[in-house]
Amino acid sequence: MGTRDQLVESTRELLWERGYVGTSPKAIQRRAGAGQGSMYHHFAGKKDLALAAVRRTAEELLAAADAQLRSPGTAVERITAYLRREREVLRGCPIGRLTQDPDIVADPVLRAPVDETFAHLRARLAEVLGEGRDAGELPATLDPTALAATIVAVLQGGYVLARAADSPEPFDQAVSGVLALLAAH
Amino acid sequence: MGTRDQLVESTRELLWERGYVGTSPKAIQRRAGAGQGSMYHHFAGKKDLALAAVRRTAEELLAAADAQLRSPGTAVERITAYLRREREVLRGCPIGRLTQDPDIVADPVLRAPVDETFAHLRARLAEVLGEGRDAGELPATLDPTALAATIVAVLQGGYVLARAADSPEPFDQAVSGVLALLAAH
DNA sequence: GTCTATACTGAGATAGAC
DNA sequence: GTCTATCTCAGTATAGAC
Repeated sequence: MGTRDQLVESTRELLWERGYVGTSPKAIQRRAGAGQGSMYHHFAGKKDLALAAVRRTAEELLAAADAQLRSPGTAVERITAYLRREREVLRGCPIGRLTQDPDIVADPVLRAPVDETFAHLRARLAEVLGEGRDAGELPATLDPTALAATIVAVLQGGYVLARAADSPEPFDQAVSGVLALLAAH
Repeated sequence: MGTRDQLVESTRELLWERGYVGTSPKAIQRRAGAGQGSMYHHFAGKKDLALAAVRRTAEELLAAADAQLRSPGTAVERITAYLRREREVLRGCPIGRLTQDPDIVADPVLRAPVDETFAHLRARLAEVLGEGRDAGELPATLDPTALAATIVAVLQGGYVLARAADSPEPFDQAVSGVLALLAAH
């Protein structure tokens, strides 16, 4: 892995752990084992580096979600698998956490990959829910778009509750709660 | 309002807007119209001031939620009113956003009020759900604890989605989705 | 490509005068 | 109680040597 990639990887980690405001160029360099000159040679500055890092993280997250939601099974099975998959709950969501970063949200360029990630995720979930409804597995009155937003929100809010409690428990409860409602249709 | 209160109010605003890491003593002083000496006279430092601010915000949030959830009406009515009440969605939750602050989560003293707020909120919601279940309004199989976590998560996650999209729409959809599931019991 | 030097501002706090 | 001075270190970047 080249120095450039080391810088991007270190930035990804730090953005996840400390957010944009809490991440300094110096800290990135330290973690990447690169010097000032090296960083400013490869990137225009902190923002430029963050953009590369966020894009990469967003890509990975979507690829994983897509694979999971497209695996075989009924709609409810696929959604259950997605919600219940192994997660490092206490670390939170590397993309969702960026929405609390004023400098990210205020900048259209930095916010764009975050926005697209959730838009894509909701669309994919709505697709699955629509399939379930059309197959008669879910009630015909169900609104796939709204419910897709609910499901993503349960995940994102679950992370918030888990971090507040310093325990994965409320995350698991939130997921159980929505799945119970879904199963009872 | 004394200088001390001005400092706490300014800190509350800044914590909401920029988080703990993104809020500096100097910025607080500027906003409060107070000098260095004044701030360090009333508070031991940034952390001490933040603690006072977070406690105050937590108190207010809980008082408002309690009042709403204890107002007259069926369980579903009260929960609907709570979820649908007027919110400044794009500003996010002043308590929930703190869970993304590494320095808050890492410090037991600073995290405590955040933890307690959500614990209290979930307990209150579970109470309401339990009443609805006992009254036959909601199915007997319903798990109040899990569903309470789900509802709080939908709110917190709704804020995340709204800020990502720079629009309240996904928040409203997430709320609609969970209410639809609840109404269909 | 990477290093060192330099610059300037702000973070966070202490000290002592008023 | 509040003000100003001062301190040390970090944030963010540019310049130019190697």
